[in-house]
Amino acid sequence: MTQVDQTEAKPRLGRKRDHTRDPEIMDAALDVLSESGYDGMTIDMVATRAKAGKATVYRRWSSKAELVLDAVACMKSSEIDLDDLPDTGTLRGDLVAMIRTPSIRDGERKLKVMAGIVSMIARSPELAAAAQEALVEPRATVNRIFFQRAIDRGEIPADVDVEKLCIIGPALVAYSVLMLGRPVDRDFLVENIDQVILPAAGIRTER
Amino acid sequence: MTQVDQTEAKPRLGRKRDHTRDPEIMDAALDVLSESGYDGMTIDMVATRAKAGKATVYRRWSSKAELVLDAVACMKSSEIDLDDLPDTGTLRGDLVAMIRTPSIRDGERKLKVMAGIVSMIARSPELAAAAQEALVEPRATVNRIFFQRAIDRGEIPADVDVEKLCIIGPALVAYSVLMLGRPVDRDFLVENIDQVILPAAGIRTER
DNA sequence: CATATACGGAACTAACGAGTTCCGGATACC
DNA sequence: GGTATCCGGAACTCGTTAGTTCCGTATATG
Repeated sequence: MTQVDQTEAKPRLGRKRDHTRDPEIMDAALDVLSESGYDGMTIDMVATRAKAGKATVYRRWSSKAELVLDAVACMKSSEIDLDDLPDTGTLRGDLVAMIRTPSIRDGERKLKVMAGIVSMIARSPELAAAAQEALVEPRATVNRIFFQRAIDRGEIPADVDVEKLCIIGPALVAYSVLMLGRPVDRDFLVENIDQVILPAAGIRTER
Repeated sequence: MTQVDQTEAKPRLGRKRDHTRDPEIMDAALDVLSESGYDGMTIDMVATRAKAGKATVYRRWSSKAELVLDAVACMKSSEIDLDDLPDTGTLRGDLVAMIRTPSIRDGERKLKVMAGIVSMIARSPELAAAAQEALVEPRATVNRIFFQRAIDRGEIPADVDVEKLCIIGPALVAYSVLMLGRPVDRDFLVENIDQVILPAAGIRTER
């Protein structure tokens, strides 16, 4: 037996019966995906990182593509609890508060995952849909709520193009990180709000 | 030791073309790259599309990575002729005119090439630099000129963040195409100018 | 025409990764 | 304790692709 001595290596966590390794494997897949991209990712990497065997992965997913699809789709699960949303009374306050809420902006890995699959998106409608729903839509949803509130309280004109406003923030962030390779810090995000988003929403900012 | 030019006539070609296939091969590489992404692209695809042999490709570039690097860098060559730049007298006029200038906005393939190499950018600083210079900088350069003109003629405040303004347009386009999978038409670009860029530049647009 | 050179294309090697199979051992449940 | 499962991991098959080598040919030059 080339294995570790089993009488001593036993205190390992109690093995669970069903297919409970799924979350760890998907999480490992997302890690590898964000670091190496879709094509650079191998099932061996994923299995190793999840301290699992390649066979275990294939017992659950029939192919690499399905694993990735499933893993991406599961990123959505970090749902937004509507009660967690800040409500500061002003649009700027809400937007600024949002960038301090980690559960909402946990974007670092999401962005890298996105980068790892962009080239696939044009070729796989299924993956595109999953990415759309898991990575793009949540951000837009939160923004939509803020802008609708601002409209309701008369803070911004009712005829603004909300969909476009929702896109500005994510677009600037994605472009900076993925295309320009610049890190995104809080100052950058606040600048985006004050210099771009609010003016586009019709709010004049003092300069 | 180091070769200085000796008989210039001797090392001359034996066939009609010395290495004149280079442009076709690089162009084919960009086509394949934009269609299949970096990992999906094979040297055989490139050679076939360029009606060349794989050996011909490797006679000129020592690896796939170098070919891609070179091809991306050469996209810059579609230089902007400063005399071609519209000068309409207003910032909006200039920006709108630009989206009608194909030589400047020939962005379709560039964007797809970008999509094909994003996942590599984080791992290859050289490729990142080449992409930056060939795909990102030209757009920003043109924008910078327009904004500087607008500042000079007092159309917009002198203390606007020009760098940020330059980024808005490309960011919105890239995000729409790559992340949302939406086609970009002229209306979308004009909307971006009127609803986002000009307000951010401090120009109040009638709504 | 003779020669040198670059080309297209095909055949080849070597490496790598997806997906499969098998087995010893650990676990839960009775 | 006995047993039916599930897991980790190693060893395997098989297709694909980067990169190489070789050869027949086209062409410019003299």
